[in-house]
Amino acid sequence: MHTDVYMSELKDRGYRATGKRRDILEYLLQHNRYISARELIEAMKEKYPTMSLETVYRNLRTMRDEGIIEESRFEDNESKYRIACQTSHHHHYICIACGNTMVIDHCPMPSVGSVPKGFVVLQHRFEVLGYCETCAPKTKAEGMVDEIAKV
Amino acid sequence: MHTDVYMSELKDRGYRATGKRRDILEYLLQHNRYISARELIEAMKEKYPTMSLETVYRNLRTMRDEGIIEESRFEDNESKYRIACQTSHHHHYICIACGNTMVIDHCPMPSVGSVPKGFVVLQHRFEVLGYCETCAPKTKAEGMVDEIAKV
DNA sequence: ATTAGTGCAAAAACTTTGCACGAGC
DNA sequence: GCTCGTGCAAAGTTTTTGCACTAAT
Repeated sequence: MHTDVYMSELKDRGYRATGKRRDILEYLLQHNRYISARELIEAMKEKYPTMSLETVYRNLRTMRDEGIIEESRFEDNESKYRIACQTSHHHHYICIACGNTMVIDHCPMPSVGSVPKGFVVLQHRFEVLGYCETCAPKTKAEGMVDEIAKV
Repeated sequence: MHTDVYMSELKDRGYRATGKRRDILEYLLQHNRYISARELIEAMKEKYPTMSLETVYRNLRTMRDEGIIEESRFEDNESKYRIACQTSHHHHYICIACGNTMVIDHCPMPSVGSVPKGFVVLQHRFEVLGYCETCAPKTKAEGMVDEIAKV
């Protein structure tokens, strides 16, 4: 549904509408959170048993470069991706356990005051990290207090 | 000078005051920016020609876990580190070319409003990314307009 | 038919780990 | 002397790349 809009946008830019690309996109659209390449290939294997991780990476890179998805990194050494929000500009609460995101309807940029002389602003990042309602109890149950302190 | 304070703090916590650890710390203290393990080993090689990258990583991890330095990632796939600011809480303008940082004396947290139900806030990240006064002209000169757009 | 996309294998890049030796306490 | 720190070698992880084949246009 929504996926089609993105796919035709990609087609307009010279990319082809492959099933795998479409399904990666759809998976990202259906899950409102940051997702790793590893999770994606796992999900794709059901439908495409021989699909390779390289294809996932290549498609993620393409879509990131086209501004369709966003890449970020949290506690681990792996990148995670989510659909770039097309709605009005906002930021996210992010669960570092499951990648789940919730909207922060506040942007700090208007309040930062004057930019340093000569500094060219390209981008900004405002993320509030923690555990979501589902993951918070689990971490306590498993005695991950040290983990929490560390992050 | 300042380095000694950190080193004795480390000693208090059971770590040893090795020259290499001290010099990594001093390098970070002298450079007000995000620095990679690669840059650090390069810098250290002058004084310690046989020093290994593993030592750099191990010391960075130790000091990060002790809260002395902060780790972050930007455009590349490598972690960069800087001294954790001990002064009053603030955020940074960060040059994605050289890692240079400048203080943003504004924290968005008081303005975010109510946290989603059950969400446990552990940390927040507010970074304004771009090119500093020194790097901005270079990027233009080299026709890196596409790069700019991409980041 | 042309060219982008894919799987496979391999490599690259970054980071961590096991082990034995050396240095700090 | 005991233990932590270090270098070396090796391995682990994540991500990228070359190449030949397949599939979308």
